[in-house]
Amino acid sequence: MTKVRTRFAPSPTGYLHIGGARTALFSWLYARKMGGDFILRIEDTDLERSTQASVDAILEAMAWLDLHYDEGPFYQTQRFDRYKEVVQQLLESGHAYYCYTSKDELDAMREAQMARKEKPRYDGRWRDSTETPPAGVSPVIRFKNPLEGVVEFDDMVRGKIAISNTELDDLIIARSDGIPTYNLSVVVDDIDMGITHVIRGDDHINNTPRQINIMRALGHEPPIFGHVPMILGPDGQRLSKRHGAVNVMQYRDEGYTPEALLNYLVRLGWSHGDQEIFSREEMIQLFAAEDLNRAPSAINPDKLVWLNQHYLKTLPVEDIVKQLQWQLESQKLDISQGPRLEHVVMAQRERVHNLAEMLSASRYFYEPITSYHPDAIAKQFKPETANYLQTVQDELASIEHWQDEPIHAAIQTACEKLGVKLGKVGPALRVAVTGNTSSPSLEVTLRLVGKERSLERIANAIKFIKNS
RNA sequence: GUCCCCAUCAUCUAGUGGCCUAGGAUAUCGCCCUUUCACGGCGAGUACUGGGGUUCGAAUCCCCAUGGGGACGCCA
Repeated sequence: MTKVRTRFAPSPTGYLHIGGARTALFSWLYARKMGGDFILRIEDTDLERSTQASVDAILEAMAWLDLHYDEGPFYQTQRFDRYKEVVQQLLESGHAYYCYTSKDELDAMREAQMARKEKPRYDGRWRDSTETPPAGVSPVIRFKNPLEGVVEFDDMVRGKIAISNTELDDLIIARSDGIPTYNLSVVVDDIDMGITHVIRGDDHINNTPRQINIMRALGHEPPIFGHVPMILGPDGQRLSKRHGAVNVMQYRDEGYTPEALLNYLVRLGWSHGDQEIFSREEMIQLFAAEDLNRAPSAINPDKLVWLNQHYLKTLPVEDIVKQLQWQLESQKLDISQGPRLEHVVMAQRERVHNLAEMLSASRYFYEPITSYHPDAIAKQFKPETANYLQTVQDELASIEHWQDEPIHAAIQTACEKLGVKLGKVGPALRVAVTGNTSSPSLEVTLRLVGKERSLERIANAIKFIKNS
């Protein structure tokens, strides 16, 4: 049995979007599962729209998701000689021909066909023409598609698909400037790179019979195709910028872990019974093309958030600390004057939705409090609060080992001395130390803020209350 | 318009002719836990697009309709 070889072949005309990432993931999973190779190929034959910035963005996203490729990235722009050679071969074998039809003529042709309610397509006027070519026109080269018969293929996810050759026209395989087009370069590359399984978006279904015809004209049998449905926006419409994050890297910026995004993506169009949580290893182990769905699926941001929380709660603390580095720089938070990040992660991992929030909700561990939350002042800072805080401060001040237990005990003792419930003192203490109404449990919060700073902040709060 | 593909809760999905008075997850709503915010636990509501067949029996098979998506480029 030949080794499985899959490929992901994005065109660098923009960042890697969420749909592309999922296609890449499925392709990668299949190769891993089958012990095969995964190849990255950059389809940059559109010189007008391809940019180096897009190539970099795609590579960065692949790296962030850690979808490792065994070969590549290959660039089609570096293989022009090879494509030209194949086009020449097709010309010589009578499978291709020069076409001198201008763009204006083509437009007119399409319009007329649409008016007649026909499927717009090239009419093959130069296919067998013996006419003298018009002077000064640089021709394109078209593939001589079979006139009759049916192209059949057995799709990995959809089963048998058959398209009649009469539906297909003679597509352009080389532009008038000699640069090959997508359908040609894909075929040549898939042959040369020994691709056995092409997993791609179902927007390519219509291209498949054309590519199969070209392959056969070249004397090769086509690979196995698997067309996965597209991803829709939350409203069921085609995914676009107005649907929020479509750029994979934006998810990193917003504080999602790659583990969560991958887990979310793998469950979009694929399932393994009722299982929701998949580690990378499990995905590889359990992935099967039969379990791929045929229907398009709408993206559901809430579920991604849930998964992200799950990974925040369960990933090793060191991993989260590592991922926090990017946020640290982005949020310009200096952590040199505060608790170790590990401790903050442990304190916050169960109460935030993402990495960005984990840091933004932790600033008071590192930075002075500049103001109290307005609602908090109204609700928690009453005249008698000053007295409560004073008692708490006295108890806290006498603590020798600034740890959870003693801190907790000190707060309890203060309450007893005051003869009030913790509910009277706790919230105010929290506001005093964090400036906010929510934080980890009091003892953890105070521990992380530190003894000296805690006492100082309580003193400031007492002053604030007395002056207001 | 023509061709191709698709169709189970709001969303992601399980389901491959009887186990389905349709299961799980997210979200929502209750209740419990609780010093805040969360976590967690328990529970509730919500779906087989419609119509014809096939069959003793259809969410599951076939046909039609409807709806959605895609393709129809000297883009990929």
